[in-house]
Amino acid sequence: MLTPEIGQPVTLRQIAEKAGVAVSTVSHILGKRGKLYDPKTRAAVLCVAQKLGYRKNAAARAVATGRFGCFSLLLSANPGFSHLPDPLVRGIQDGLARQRMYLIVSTVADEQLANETSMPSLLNEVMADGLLINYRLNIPAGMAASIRKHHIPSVWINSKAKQDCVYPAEFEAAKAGTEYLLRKGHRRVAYVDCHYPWAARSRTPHFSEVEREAGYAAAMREAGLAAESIRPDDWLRDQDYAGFLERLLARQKAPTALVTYSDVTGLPALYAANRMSLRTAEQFSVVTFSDRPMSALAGQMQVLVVPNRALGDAAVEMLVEKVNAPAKKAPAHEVSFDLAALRT
Amino acid sequence: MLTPEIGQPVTLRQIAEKAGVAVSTVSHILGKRGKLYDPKTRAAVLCVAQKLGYRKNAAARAVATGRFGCFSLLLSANPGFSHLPDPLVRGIQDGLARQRMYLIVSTVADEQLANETSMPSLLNEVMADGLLINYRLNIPAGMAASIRKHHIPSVWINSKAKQDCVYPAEFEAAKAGTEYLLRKGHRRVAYVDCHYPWAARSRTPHFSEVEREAGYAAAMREAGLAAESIRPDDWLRDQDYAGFLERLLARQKAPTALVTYSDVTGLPALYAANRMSLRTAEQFSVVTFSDRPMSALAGQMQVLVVPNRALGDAAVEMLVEKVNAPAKKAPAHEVSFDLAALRT
DNA sequence: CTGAAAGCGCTTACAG
DNA sequence: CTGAAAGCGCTTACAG
Repeated sequence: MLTPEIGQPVTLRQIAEKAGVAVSTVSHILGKRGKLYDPKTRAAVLCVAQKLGYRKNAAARAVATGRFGCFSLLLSANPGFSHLPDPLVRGIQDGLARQRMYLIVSTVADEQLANETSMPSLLNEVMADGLLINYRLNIPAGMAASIRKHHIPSVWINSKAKQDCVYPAEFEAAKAGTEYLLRKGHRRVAYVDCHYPWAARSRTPHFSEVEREAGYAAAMREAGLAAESIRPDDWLRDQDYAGFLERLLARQKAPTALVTYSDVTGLPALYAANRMSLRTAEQFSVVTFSDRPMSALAGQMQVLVVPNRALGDAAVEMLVEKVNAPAKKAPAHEVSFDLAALRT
Repeated sequence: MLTPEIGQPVTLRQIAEKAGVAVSTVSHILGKRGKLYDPKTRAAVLCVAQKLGYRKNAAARAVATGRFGCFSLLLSANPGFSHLPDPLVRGIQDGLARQRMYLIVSTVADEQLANETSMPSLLNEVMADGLLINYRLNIPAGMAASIRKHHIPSVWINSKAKQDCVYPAEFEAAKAGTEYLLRKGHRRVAYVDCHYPWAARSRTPHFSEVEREAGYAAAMREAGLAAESIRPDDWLRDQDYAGFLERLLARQKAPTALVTYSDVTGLPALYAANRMSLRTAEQFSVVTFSDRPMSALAGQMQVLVVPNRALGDAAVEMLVEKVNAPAKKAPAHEVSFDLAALRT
């Protein structure tokens, strides 16, 4: 008779022995074939399992079924290449919970991908049914190739392509944000990003950079106004953002409102304005993108909160489809921002 | 002869057949016993494995070895109960990478924990070698009991207890932050938290709330100054924070500097001050805790950045120890903030 | 209604 | 140096 060792997880076999039934019986009852059995047997088995504190071994199930019941989320080890906002994880969990699946989070050192021998374990091992890829920039070429080679079902988060990806409606949000400022009476509205200077424009920008700027420009054009994009000439240290923005607001015909790529520019802009005594929303307003709401500053700054939660949920949804029907490609899915706060 | 089916992962057996050796040989060579073999056999096997694009099945390994090579991170599904800052995940990955392990992230709906029948899969199933618990508040009683019952090796992140936990040196940081303000010449320094009003003081606060306030108070006491903690009387809507803080700064003998529990209070405080034309660091300064640096505002606001990355790394370190020696308890580990920016 | 048996893809003594 | 065999803890036809 097997007695459960302390600390050692209980197995089906131990339950079977204690309940005087076969392992397969226990498996059926603890699985989804419980109703085929005599209620008494069932109750007995359930009772023993409960008493012993049985927990199913997920790895053994995976080996037996060929399904891991799990997706993995791939990040760059370089935080500049992948953001992992809390709400994104929550959204992914939302989607996964519906499928009773779980999530592995994995970071990949970008050097690892250069030489194929030291691929990250995520791609070296099979441990998930599919891959959620959250790479903002510089997706290593070798990685994409490896994913294709292994036919790993994948969905790209925050990348824009024809298919197999999920991304926010950046253009739409930027346009709506700009229109909001115009509705409030602003005419000199500029687009600002302090993070990437003109000097960095040779690199391939993330699609959100392109679309936020384009959405702004489209709104300006439709209003018959001149669009102006502002960046520092060269890389700026963080602590110099505010000064740069003060100079911007002090110039002749300075903008009275800004659309900023992110709060990294938006917050110092608001700070600069207030220091310059531009204290009402008419004198100065900001619309900024951010991963988090900042309603405490809503008087002068409206935040376009990236819909990370919906993004994560949608990505899981898409990946589930792909795993179930590997053949067909999923068309790209655009997730809208919540623009309700702009309708005032 | 087994031919690899498209999309189906390659197995050891397929490699063995193709290379004309036994499965155990392949296993040895692809494992850590490669040097026992004839270099030729070895090369042949490696070559076939490479050509076929072999990836080891992590679940099968786990079943065979009894080790998952994996920790799981437990969050509350309620974002108010657990934060998941990006750097924390990175720190955990740092620690895990050294062990060549991976991470499962799991959220638990708090209702699930009420009735024990529907425990979260994380506790219902065995799928990791240990548990990193990242619960800020309201740790469900049933959960702790379940973890103890199953003898799951666990480390609590951001909880303060005698053992098995890792947390930031909140008191020390708050004290240093306050001393910084005093060194700058401020005398009327107050501690503010707009998030939890006096009306909410009946609940058990997180230890960071207690220690940040206490660290501030200790610095004031040592300087022979009166400490003052400020909260709204009742819950405040986000958009009312700035107004509340403006009233604070407009009063007689208003504080000239604030220590704030988080940037949720700190940012509107800075905003309020600037609107009131308190524009220099002498007129008004803030020291705030936050998950992220905001050096762009460093002129008037110093941020005490919670050392999440180090926290995650240390938690993994501790959990590894515990898994290797389940018997002995690990003494609590306090992680210091980086206070270099205050030494100016 | 129940259970014996084969199998999932690995690892690891052990024998040769 | 190599491999046959047993085993890890499950699931799932299949037979009774």
